[in-house]
Amino acid sequence: MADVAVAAGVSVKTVSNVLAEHPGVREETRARVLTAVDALGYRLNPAASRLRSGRTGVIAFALPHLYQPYFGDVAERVIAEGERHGYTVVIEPTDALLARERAVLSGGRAQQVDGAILSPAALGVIDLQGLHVEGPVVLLGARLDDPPADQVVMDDRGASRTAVAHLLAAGRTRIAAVGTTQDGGSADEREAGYRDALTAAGVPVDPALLLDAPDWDRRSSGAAAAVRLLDSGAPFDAVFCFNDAMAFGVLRVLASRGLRVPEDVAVVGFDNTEQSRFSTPPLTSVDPGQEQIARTAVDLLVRRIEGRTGAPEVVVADHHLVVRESSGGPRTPVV
Amino acid sequence: MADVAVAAGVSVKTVSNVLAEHPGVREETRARVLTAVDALGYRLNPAASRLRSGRTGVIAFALPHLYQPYFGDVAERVIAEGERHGYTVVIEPTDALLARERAVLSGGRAQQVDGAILSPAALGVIDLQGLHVEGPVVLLGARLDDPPADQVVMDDRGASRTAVAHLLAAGRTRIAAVGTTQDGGSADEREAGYRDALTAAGVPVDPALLLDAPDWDRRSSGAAAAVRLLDSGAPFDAVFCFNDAMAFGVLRVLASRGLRVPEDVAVVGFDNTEQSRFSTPPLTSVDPGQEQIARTAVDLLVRRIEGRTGAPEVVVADHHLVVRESSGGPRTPVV
DNA sequence: CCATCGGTTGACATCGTTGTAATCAACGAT
DNA sequence: ATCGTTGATTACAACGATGTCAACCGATGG
Repeated sequence: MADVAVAAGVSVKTVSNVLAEHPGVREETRARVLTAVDALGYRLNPAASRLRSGRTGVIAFALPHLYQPYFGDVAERVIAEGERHGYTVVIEPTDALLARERAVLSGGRAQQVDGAILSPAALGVIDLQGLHVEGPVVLLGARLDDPPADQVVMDDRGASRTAVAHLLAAGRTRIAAVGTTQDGGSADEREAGYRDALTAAGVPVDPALLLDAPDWDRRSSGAAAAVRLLDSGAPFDAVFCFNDAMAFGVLRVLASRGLRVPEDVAVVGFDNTEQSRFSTPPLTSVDPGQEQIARTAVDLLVRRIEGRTGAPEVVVADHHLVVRESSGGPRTPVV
Repeated sequence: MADVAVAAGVSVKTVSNVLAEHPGVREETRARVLTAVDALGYRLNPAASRLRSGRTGVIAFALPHLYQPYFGDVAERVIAEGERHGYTVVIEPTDALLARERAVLSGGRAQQVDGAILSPAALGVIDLQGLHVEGPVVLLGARLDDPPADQVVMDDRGASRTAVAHLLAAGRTRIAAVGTTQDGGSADEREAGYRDALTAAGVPVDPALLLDAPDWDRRSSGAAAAVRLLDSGAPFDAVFCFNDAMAFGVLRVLASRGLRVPEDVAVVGFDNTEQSRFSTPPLTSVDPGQEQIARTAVDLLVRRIEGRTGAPEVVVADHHLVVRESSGGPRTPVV
């Protein structure tokens, strides 16, 4: 930096001011400095900046697993969004372990990062409610009554309602729900949305059509649920799955039992992962607005890091239903 | 650190030596220092370490896209492996853009990272051959004759041979290959392995069964290839796809045309991604040894960073075939 | 013509750690 | 008793940037 300063005929501090985009540098001086920077091919040493300023320029994104396409997708968007704001994103797979998720909230990475985005898996709604959070944090996922930090949430209930209403509108009345769990969070909300839609249409809720699946990550959960449903003998003409992974498991079992989708059974998923476009048949799915979630989460976090104070903000992401063949959508061309 | 030094009755340098695990500290002194560290809850300031030592403790892993399950999987393993070695891993999605891949090799992140692992997508074999590489780098992917850096490669040809031999052993003789491209790399190698196996079995290679697909990332590539194959009228009883994504596209088209898998057509993929276990039917696939690739790549890189010199090392990962229902493997229980 | 003021620029100290080289104690050999 | 060695510890400076605050500039107003 000293070399640049000499080349530009100014002090190092002025060079620093130009590079940090501090106000109060005359346009002509700024230009002179930038020319010198270019000429010398000079680049800021981030380690020194960090030491002196105390800012790391790094944010952590903690998520259960990177190999799940939903999270891979969100992670990629978060990385891009972080870069736009001048931050490096470090992905931290928690493996859905309680201790790792706790570590994120209690500032385990203290001097390593300026803030963190957490997509909790092990930590339930009850754990999070009113928990103490260290440093700037944004939570993704289910809505909390008394959020300990900024949040970006999906409208689980509304989205679920939309999905089920779509099936009802298509004339289905025996609609199974796959993935119920009493988690006080997304599962409950999605179930509530399911009930809302049925009730609004005057269709009774049949407990035989509510299929538990505590582990949403595995297609086999969906497959197992479908097997239970078929074996129970309860008639059904549609299945609403609380995520795509389980929906793929359901599709597979239906196919193996010789049931046609959507003729015999309509299927709807939740997440609109990239694969849903390419399953057999293509899966109708709720798009929970991942792009918006990533963008908003980074935005909230960066603003918090850069000094925003006050009560936690909660942003509800927009959702919409993507109708494909599995629920009677148009046959999409194969290619 | 000064506080710790006082508490332990030593100099700051000794504290530093203990924490850096430098040799030449008496056991008793070391214990005293560690006790003081614990008591004060002291943690090294990484920014200062970096500034002084010039090491960032960060490695970059550049890959085309994180939302592709194959890469998500590898990335997760690389992150874990990096942590084991005391390094933070930063994922850098290149979006398969030439410029970004070049930037990795030319040390664009110079002061930001100690080294990088690159999984090239845009850079072809010809580009990489003998290219100048800045700083410690490990390349993943296709084997190069004159590698500019350490490499971890798959045995594309051998793995491909194994897959096709498996189909031949199952009595299939009209085996289509999906994904051929003249890329001078993986595609060519896999095609060569396909030819090897056929030739060894005395089965002629029919050009009508070689299906081009330049873009491996999209299932639609596989779907399009399947459509061309079916429309060509050429008889076939098996399809070997050069990756899983294309295999899923093929499965979908076969299903939509009423062909049964594996009864009418056996299908084999390549990558053994998590989804292959759950497709309809479950997909036989070549496992290219992702775990080993991640482990070896980090290992090579870390050793290079920590001073190893000499000619580039090349490690060939082990592969094995995972036989599932799509090629006549046992019907796996659905759950 | 001089004091003052807002806007720019600069000198200096400092962030927390580690590399270098010097110091020191202990010990066996001369 | 002295000296060279070895091993452990320490004093000191330096890594490269930025925050603080003082110095400076030209222009304005009295």
